[in-house]
Amino acid sequence: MARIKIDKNSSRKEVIVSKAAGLFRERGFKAASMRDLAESVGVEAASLYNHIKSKTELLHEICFGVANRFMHKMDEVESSSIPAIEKVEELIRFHIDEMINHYEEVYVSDREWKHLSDPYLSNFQTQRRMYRKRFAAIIEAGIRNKEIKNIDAPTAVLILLHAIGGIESWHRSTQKINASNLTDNMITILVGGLELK
Amino acid sequence: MARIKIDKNSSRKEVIVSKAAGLFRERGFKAASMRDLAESVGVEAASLYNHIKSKTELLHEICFGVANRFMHKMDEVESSSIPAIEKVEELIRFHIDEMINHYEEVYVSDREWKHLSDPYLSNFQTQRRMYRKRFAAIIEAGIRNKEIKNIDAPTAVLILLHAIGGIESWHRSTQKINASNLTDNMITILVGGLELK
DNA sequence: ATAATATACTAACGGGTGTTAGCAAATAAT
DNA sequence: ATTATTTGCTAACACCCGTTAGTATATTAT
Repeated sequence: MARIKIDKNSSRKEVIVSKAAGLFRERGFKAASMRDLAESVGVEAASLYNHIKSKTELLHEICFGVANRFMHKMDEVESSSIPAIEKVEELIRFHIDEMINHYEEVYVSDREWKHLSDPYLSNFQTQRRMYRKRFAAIIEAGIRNKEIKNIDAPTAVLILLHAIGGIESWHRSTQKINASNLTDNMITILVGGLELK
Repeated sequence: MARIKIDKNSSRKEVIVSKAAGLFRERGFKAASMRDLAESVGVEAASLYNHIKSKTELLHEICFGVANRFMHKMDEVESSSIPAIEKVEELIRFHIDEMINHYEEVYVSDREWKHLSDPYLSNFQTQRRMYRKRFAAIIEAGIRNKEIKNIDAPTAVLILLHAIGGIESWHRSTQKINASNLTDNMITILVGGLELK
């Protein structure tokens, strides 16, 4: 009888969520079936329901797990007393880091949150909107302090966040430059584009 | 008997493709059903098949329509004799313009091409890879001419293209700045990030 | 007016979906 | 060793999917 293998620090549910993230990333939430997931976990589809409530719950777990990490970082950065441009850089570095090290989850959270259902959906959207507002506020502070070019802050945020999403392509490319080189290049372009010199 | 309404310059098939783009953008290719599409066109699902071969064909039409426009523009820009940094700016402007004026199609082509099936899938991927290579080559030329910072060109391309994808968020936001302001801001940040001053 | 074509309809198909019920086996607790 | 709990299995459900066959009704061409 097949059994889901676990290591000491992760429950069976966590194993399933992790495998689900990989599958949702690869095929999209709708196209990835519970039977696919079961196979990738090494068990029959029905058995998954001993550990999870529904397919959607898997998406909740993934999306809010990611969202919480970003919110946490935002709290930390916001309350630190460094120049605005450095706050921006630290946030960008965190985004890049997350995208590199928790690729599947972050990607899914970014692209598949539409398939959440209420009340989770509106909850997620609100959190996302809040995050961007706070990010924009930092940029606006930087503009007032003449650290950052006089640009539309929400537009800047939107560019930054989506640009970082581009790491997806890096992940799949065959000739990758290494992660720290990638980070440096991104910082150069993005922070360089904002900075008022 | 319901009938698909057409204006002089668009066939019934084109009406369907256009509605499909809207639906695919909104819900994703897999989640949008032919019955949904039929309703949005104002007809029964089966009737669609008098005009199209399959659901996938709709995705072909959308993806390759977009891809061809970009390839065309690349041909034009490549063969013009202006500085590299200006070529980059022109391409960026074209991307922004396309994203603003053909939102649904471009968005779908960007995010849903995974659901194409071979031989279209590999065809599309190849075209995409080619496009990026040519874009990177322009940037590399700019680096050699000291117009552009010494950065990894493929990384720069990846950032640019994804950053422009961010216009998606602009489209959906309630408080939009106007399109030409948006373009100027994006150019400032992106071209400013590349330029060697 | 008649014939030919284009378009839409109803009904149904085979197949895939998420999920549940009921039972068996493995593990943990007593 | 016995009991309780966790985990997995088979079988099946109701539902939605893309698509086709066959037929009726508009539109266009003769």
